[in-house]
Amino acid sequence: MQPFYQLYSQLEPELQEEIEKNATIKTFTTGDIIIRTGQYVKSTMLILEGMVKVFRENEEGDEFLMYYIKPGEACALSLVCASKMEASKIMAKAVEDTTILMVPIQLMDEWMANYKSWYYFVLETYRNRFEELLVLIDHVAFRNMDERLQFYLNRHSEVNQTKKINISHQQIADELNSSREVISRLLKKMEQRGLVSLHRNYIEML
Amino acid sequence: MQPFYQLYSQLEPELQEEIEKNATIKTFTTGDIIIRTGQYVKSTMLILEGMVKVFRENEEGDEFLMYYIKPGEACALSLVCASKMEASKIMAKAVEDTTILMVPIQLMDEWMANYKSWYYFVLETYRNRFEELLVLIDHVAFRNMDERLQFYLNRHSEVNQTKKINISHQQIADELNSSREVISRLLKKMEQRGLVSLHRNYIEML
DNA sequence: TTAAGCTCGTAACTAATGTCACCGATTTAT
DNA sequence: ATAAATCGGTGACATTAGTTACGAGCTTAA
Repeated sequence: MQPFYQLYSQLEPELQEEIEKNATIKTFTTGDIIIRTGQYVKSTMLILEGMVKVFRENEEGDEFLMYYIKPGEACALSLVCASKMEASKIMAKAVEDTTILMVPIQLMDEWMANYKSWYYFVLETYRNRFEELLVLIDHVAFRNMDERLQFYLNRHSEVNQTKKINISHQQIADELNSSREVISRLLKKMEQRGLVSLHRNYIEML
Repeated sequence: MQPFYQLYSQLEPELQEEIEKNATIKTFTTGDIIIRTGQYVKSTMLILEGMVKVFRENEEGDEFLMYYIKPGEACALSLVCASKMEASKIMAKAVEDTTILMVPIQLMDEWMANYKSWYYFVLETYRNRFEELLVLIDHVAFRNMDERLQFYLNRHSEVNQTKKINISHQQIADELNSSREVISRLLKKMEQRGLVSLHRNYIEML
């Protein structure tokens, strides 16, 4: 695991000390739900290791994938929700064994005033998530399912640094809010066009 | 027009003075484009009067409505983009005659450090837009066009405080990224269910 | 080892949405 | 005044996506 000071090197040393002094470390194993929709957010979360997927849920419990959070990044929504002690509007799941620094929210305001690097970090986190949401909106607004599927696979491949995507058609369908049959059909077409090769429980990007 | 200090009463008086001293006022008439996609953002914008619609555009120039900005609110994206002198990722249009305070971005950092109310204002603006985007994503991800249309009409009605919506079917179709015929069809159904009454160039909510 | 439960393929059908063609009515520009 | 453009209604059809149904192979747990 990369050490904290290296992952968050943009934070000034005094702030890094502050964080290490006040934060607690939580670990999650693959599949664990880190925060549920509606749960109260009491901490800001900084990812140290692993990988987190962030979902938006509807009333029926369908899970729509929004974005990934990687080591060195913070959960933008934990930054907002935490500052107001609000209920989480999203659900976050560990997709690998994941280590997270939990920072009590009371410190956020203080740091914001005293550490310029914290303020920049928070703004930058917001900015990045905001832009990711814009791209996501583009896709659901302007694209058909075949393009969205390709985007999904590419992103998965990039984020996990591998051409081999270990995932079932069912799970893809859930995260794109489609159905298994539709995804299988589209994947088959992609295979015929030579874009992927399909196997049980994994897809290979070509 | 409500005076500045009343619209932005959450900002501390010293900051209000700073703003009034440094800002320039720009006026736009109905239909004017306030900022185009790709244009460089050099100022933060605070709405004083009127109404602004914010769109996301695709390569073909289709315009997808994201949200409204009302007096007393700031453009969240002008806050982010401006801080980095980046190209705008959205297009904003005046839907009424609109007056906007333009604040040079150099001052943002300074204010952020010196005025707690500014920092809260920026964070709050982000938070609100973020949540609006989440709701928007819910709609395009989980809802069919009929529900999205109803949401569109309700929001329009609320934002403009009127049951009479002056808009053509074509424009609704554009902003929902659908087609005129589909919208006409769905509106007809809504009329048959007694939800609206249709007229040339306006729709009445019942 | 046997049953249950995933996983994926596929065909047939339905539903939702988009497209094309055409119409008459109204408004706007010249 | 006349032509051009906008507006909306509508039927026919195409495309995309979702649903139902079923089968066959693999994995897991009792």
